[in-house]
Order: sequence, then C-alpha cells, then structure tokens
Amino acid sequence: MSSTERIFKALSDPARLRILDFLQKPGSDCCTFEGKVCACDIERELGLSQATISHHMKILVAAELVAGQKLGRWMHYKVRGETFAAAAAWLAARVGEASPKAGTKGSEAA
Amino acid sequence: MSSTERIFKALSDPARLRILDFLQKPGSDCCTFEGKVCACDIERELGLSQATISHHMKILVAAELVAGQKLGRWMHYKVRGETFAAAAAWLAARVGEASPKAGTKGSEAA
DNA sequence: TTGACGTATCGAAATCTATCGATATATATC
DNA sequence: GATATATATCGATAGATTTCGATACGTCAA
Repeated sequence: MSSTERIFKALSDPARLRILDFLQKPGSDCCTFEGKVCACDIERELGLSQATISHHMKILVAAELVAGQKLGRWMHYKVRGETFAAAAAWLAARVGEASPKAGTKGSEAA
Repeated sequence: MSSTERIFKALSDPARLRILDFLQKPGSDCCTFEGKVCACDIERELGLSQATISHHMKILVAAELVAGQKLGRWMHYKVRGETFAAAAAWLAARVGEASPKAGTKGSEAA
C-alpha cells in the first residue's frame, strides 16, 4: 500500500477524524504533556473501548499522521503537521491539471 | 457521512487513485472529448470489469472529486479541481495547530 | 422496430474493517 | 516481590467494501 493510500485510508474513518480534531484542541482537564495528549483522554473523549482506541492510534501512527511517545505508563500523541502538509500538497498538485499533457507531478501514488 | 469523510474514503482505494491519475493524463488513443475521458478507456487502462469501473466512478462522483457527463451512449469524466482544493485546504488548516498556544485564538468550541 | 453497443444495477462471494471482551505486557507503587 | 494501572495484542463478530457475472436500461444505426 502506498503512503498516499495509507494516509487517506487513515483519514476515512469518523472516529479517527474525531481523534485528530481532539489532538489539536484537547480539554484543559486532559493529562497533556508538552502539547501531547494521553491515550486515556482520547478514550474518554470518544467513548470507545480502550482496545479500539489503541487500534485507531496504531493506524494513525502508521500513516505518520500522528507521533506517539511513551512516558512511563502513558502514551502521549501529537499531530505530525508535515504529513498533513504533504497530503495537502499531493491534493493541490491535482488541481487544474486536467490537460492531456500532465507529466512529472506524480509523487508515488497508486 | 460528512463530505470530508466521503472524500477521503473515495481517495483511499488504489483503483480510484489510478483512475484519478489516468483522468489527468489519458493516453492519446483515448476517446476523450473536451478533456473528459470515456469510461471505456478507464476500463481498458485499469483492467477491471465494466461493473467495477462503474461502481468506482459512482463513488468518485458522489464525493464530487469527478464530474460525469453523458454524451450519447458514452459517459465522459473529468477531475473537479475545486474539490481537491477544498480537501487540500482542510488538511492545511490542520498543520501547525497542535499546540493550544500556537497563535490561534482561544476559541474552543469543542 | 429491431439489433448492437455502452453503461448502470443486481446479487453473490471473498476480503477487509471496526468494535468489543479477555488477556498479556510493561511500568509505577507499596 | 506483589499489586495496581496504562496500553497492546488476541480472538471473535457484525458490517462494509471490492470484485465479478448476469442482466436491465438507454441510445444509436439499420
């Protein structure tokens, strides 16, 4: 699976979109650490089981949309802006290029 | 399903990514018409059945990533750049906002 | 009207995904 | 060491997705 496909697949689930939104504006009562949000806060915010949250975080980390760091017993996550920027660039490169002479814009999709 | 989720879901399949690439650089032997590519060419390019191509095009049109136009017996498709641009903007808005004090206002509408 | 052709839809099979409870692993505390 | 806590993994299940062949629908040409 290409990294492009992996990114969009990670973005195509409502639970994961909620997680990404939450990572950027966590509640003030969250056990954040240096801008990173604890997995337990995500679980509480979404109302899904701990196993399900762990599953989603694995997918987001594999897509490089999120970075995880273990601090003692806790996992702390934060958004990886550079991957969002790369995905945005991938999309932007496909705007207004419907001409028959497109050529060297393909990154590594498909 | 939100339009954002519908767009990313449409982008999360390798066959559909190939279709989008092909729509922007179709072969010179394709029965294109005013920059739009015939469904029969997509079928030939991808090597999937006609039913499968029709299914994928329906998903791409529903996500508004592609516009379809019927010309006699033929369906012609083209990329809708504005939807790609909107999706790129959605991603770009999530770059560099991982910190609660990254410069944006403190409006947290949860 | 009839037949041929391009496309859409239907029904089914195989595979993938989200979700959960149970359990394992790792770490902090006693 | 023993126990409690946070997270990861395992196994199972329900639902979604991809794909196809068959067939229906719409359009062009005799």
